[in-house]
Parts: sequence; C-alpha cells; structure tokens
Amino acid sequence: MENRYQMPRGTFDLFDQDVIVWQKAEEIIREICALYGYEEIRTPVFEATEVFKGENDSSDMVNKEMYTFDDNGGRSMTLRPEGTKGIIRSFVEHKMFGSPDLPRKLFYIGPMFRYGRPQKGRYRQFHQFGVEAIGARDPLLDVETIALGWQIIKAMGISNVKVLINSLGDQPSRSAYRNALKQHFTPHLDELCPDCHRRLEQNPLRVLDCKVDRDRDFFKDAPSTTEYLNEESRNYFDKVLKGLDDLGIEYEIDTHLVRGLDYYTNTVFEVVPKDDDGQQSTIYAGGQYDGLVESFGGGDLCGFGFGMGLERTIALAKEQGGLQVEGKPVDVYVIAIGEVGDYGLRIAQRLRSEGISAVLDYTHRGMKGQFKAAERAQSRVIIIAGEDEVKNNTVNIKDTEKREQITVPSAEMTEKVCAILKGQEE
RNA sequence: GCGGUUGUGGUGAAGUUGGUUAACACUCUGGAUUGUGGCUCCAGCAUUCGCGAGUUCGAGUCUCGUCAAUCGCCCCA
Repeated sequence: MENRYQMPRGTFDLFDQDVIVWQKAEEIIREICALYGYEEIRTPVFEATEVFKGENDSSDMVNKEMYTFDDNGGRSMTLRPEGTKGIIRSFVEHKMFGSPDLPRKLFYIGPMFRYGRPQKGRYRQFHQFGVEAIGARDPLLDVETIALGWQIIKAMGISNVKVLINSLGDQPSRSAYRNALKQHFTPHLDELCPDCHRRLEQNPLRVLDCKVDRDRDFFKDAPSTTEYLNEESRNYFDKVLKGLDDLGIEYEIDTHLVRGLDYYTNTVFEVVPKDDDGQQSTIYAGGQYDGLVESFGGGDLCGFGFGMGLERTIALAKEQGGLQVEGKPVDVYVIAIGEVGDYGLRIAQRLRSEGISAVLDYTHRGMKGQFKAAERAQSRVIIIAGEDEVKNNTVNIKDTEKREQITVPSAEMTEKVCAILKGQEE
C-alpha cells in the first residue's frame, strides 16, 4: 500500500492506550495543582514573535529553533516554544499584577514547538506542563514549587530522581559573573573548541559545560558562580537548600547548571533521573525570573516557575512501572444477526440513556466473528438480536462471565442488564 | 545544523556469494459448528521488501539520492 502522507518530522499521533495514559497523567497534574492552589490558564498557541524574542536574547531556542511565520496580515507570529513568556504576557495584559492576592499561581498544559533535530524524548511538537507563581520573592516559594513537581512525578510512579540546583545570583551578580568568565576564558581562546567560541560570545556560562574542553587546566581555576553571589543572594540560596532538606527532597548543587533561557535569576534547577543515561533526560526544570514581568511592562515583580516535558515524564513513569491503565471495557456489546433493521440501535440507545455503555456490531459478519469482537471489547454482557427477536420483541442477554443466556421481553432488558452489571461490582 | 546506525505484511521477524512462486510465528478473515465466542483442525491474507533513480540478463539483497526512526554532538522539556 502506498503511503502518501506521513506525520511531519518530530511529531506523533497519540491513540489507543496511550491516550488513556496521557489522560491519567493530566488528571494527576490537575489534582496536585489544586492541592497547591494553582489554577489553570490557557493562552494562545501562537503569539506575536516579540513575546518570545526579547531584544538581546542569546538563547539558541529563541534564535534558531522557533517556528516563525508571517500571517496574512504581514505580522510576524511564532508558535510558542515555551510556556512562561505567554503567561507573563497574559498576566500583564490582564493586569493581574493589580490583584491583592499575589503571587498569582497559574499552571498550563499544552503543545509547544521547537524546530530542532528530533530524538527520543525530543520532538518538534511536544507537550509541557508548567507552573508560574508570579508576584512574590521568597525562597520557600521556590522550595514549594519544586515540591509540587516532585509530588506530581512521585504520584506518577517515578523515583530515583534528583534535583540539580544552582544559583545565578541576582541580576548584578549574574552579569558580574558573566564578565568574569569571559575575562577568564578569552586569553585561552585558541585552545577552545569551536562550540566554545560561540558560547563565550553568546552565553559564557555554558562554556563550563563543554564536554570537549572541560578537563583543561584553565577550566579548573575558572571562577565559580557561588563566588560571585552577593550576601543577599547567598542567603537566599541557603534558605532554598535548607527548605529542600526539610522536605526531604534530594538535591545536588551543580555550579555548572545554567538554564538555556536568559531570564533566570537566583535559583535555577533541573530534575533528572539519578542513573542518568540519555541526553534528553531532564524531566522538569525552571527557576526564578526577577525582571521578566517588568520587561513586559508589568511592574517590578518576581516570579518562579518550571516546565515539565510530558513525553519524557510519561516515558520515564512507564519505564518505572507507573501510569498503568486498564482497558475500558464496554458494558454491553450488541450483536445483530440477519435483517434486523434498527432494532439493535434502539436497544443500544435505551441502554445508553440509562448510563450503560453499549457498542453495536455493524460488520454484518457471522456470529462467530461478532462474538470475537465482543470478546475483544471485553464486554460484560452480550445482547443478541436476530430476526426472531425482532418478531417477538425480545432480546437474548448473555452474561459473559457466567456464560448464561436468558431471553426476556424487550421491556425488561434494562432491568436484567443492570442486575448483571451490579453483580459484577460486588 | 553536523556525524554514525537502521527501515521487509496489522505485529514480531527470516531472507545465505544478487538468481525463478518473499520462510516462520502471532493476529485477522472464512470454514468444520445450518443462530452463539474463548480449545482443536483446515484454508486464506505482502504482484512486493520506506520512497525514487541507477548498475545488471536478473536486486529485498550492490550504488546514489530522498524521507523517517534512533544514537552521539549542538540545544533543551
């Protein structure tokens, strides 16, 4: 058979059992968000390009990986590559900063788009769940937010993970550190790999992460983030760590941890499996953004949030035996034999109106085939309607567990089926 | 965006140094069982090997291109 169409690279179809698994994951997310007082927000999947791309944005995600296009009115639009920026836009546009109840705690679930080379756990259309707590600056808010994600992945059956955490300091600390790194590495420019040349220009913090050069001598005495934290940032970070200790959340300070996005300040973190195998293993990650809201014109408010990659999270949960779902058996499977017209449909509709799920067989095949189909549907009850039944206005009701069959007047059908289904629950 | 590996039916897969009708298993469809499934036994189901071109008397098997998946880099959820 010729395959004329296929899904775009880096996308996937979700169906059968997988959909149920995803629904279950989303259910867990919604329940736990409610426990923490987070409310859902749904923003557009595309926004004006400027929402995502700031003036001096240095991240690859923004500069190389966005789906940007001109709409028919000639405006530049971009499919959202992440959740935070759109939420901040919305927060400011609707003047949520004026609320007496800050921080505003919002969560979102939905597709995100990045144009990169797909791999396992890395798609062009992928799905993120994320939270944002906007309008407060408190180390315990950082801790609580990390804990929210932690509770969610635990509820999905994920264990053996840890938090990697670091502090970038406030904006002054951060830029001081950035300059220090640049100064430190510039004399060694000739010895650095090509990737590091680029990094040094765009995002000097990432040089520290280089897999090619990391063992060189001049890396060992490179300045460390923690040395550049001022008193306030230092104290803030200590309180975050203390809070994680108190909640029993396992973490590891990683002074090389830098997030890809430009807007982070102070706390940044990433949650990864402990026996770190794949490259795309980060489950959820985020941090504080002090200054983002202001850059959108919303006043001097601090925020904290994270994004969780659902494909990765669900895959990991399944690997570890979590998110098990059962098939969804149908209550009644209606078999039609011979010319019965709409008799079967009328039966099914009467059952459905009583809240009993019913599926009709439209294949016009033999009885054996229809019974097999009923078996695949895992139906508890099979109703057989043939020409004799139509004539006498009766139905044959078969209990698939007891393998007993009764013939009753059509009027008593619902009652008898209910009795069988009830027996099943006991 | 760069490099490596892979690509045979609904599924899992055999396919030897290129040689006539693409093994086997599961599933599915029909029958044995004239209106009753889960066991058993028969029978059937890929004009075609991701797609396109080339080499050859002849290609699933070789070459090139292309698409896709996957691994590493980059980046990140």
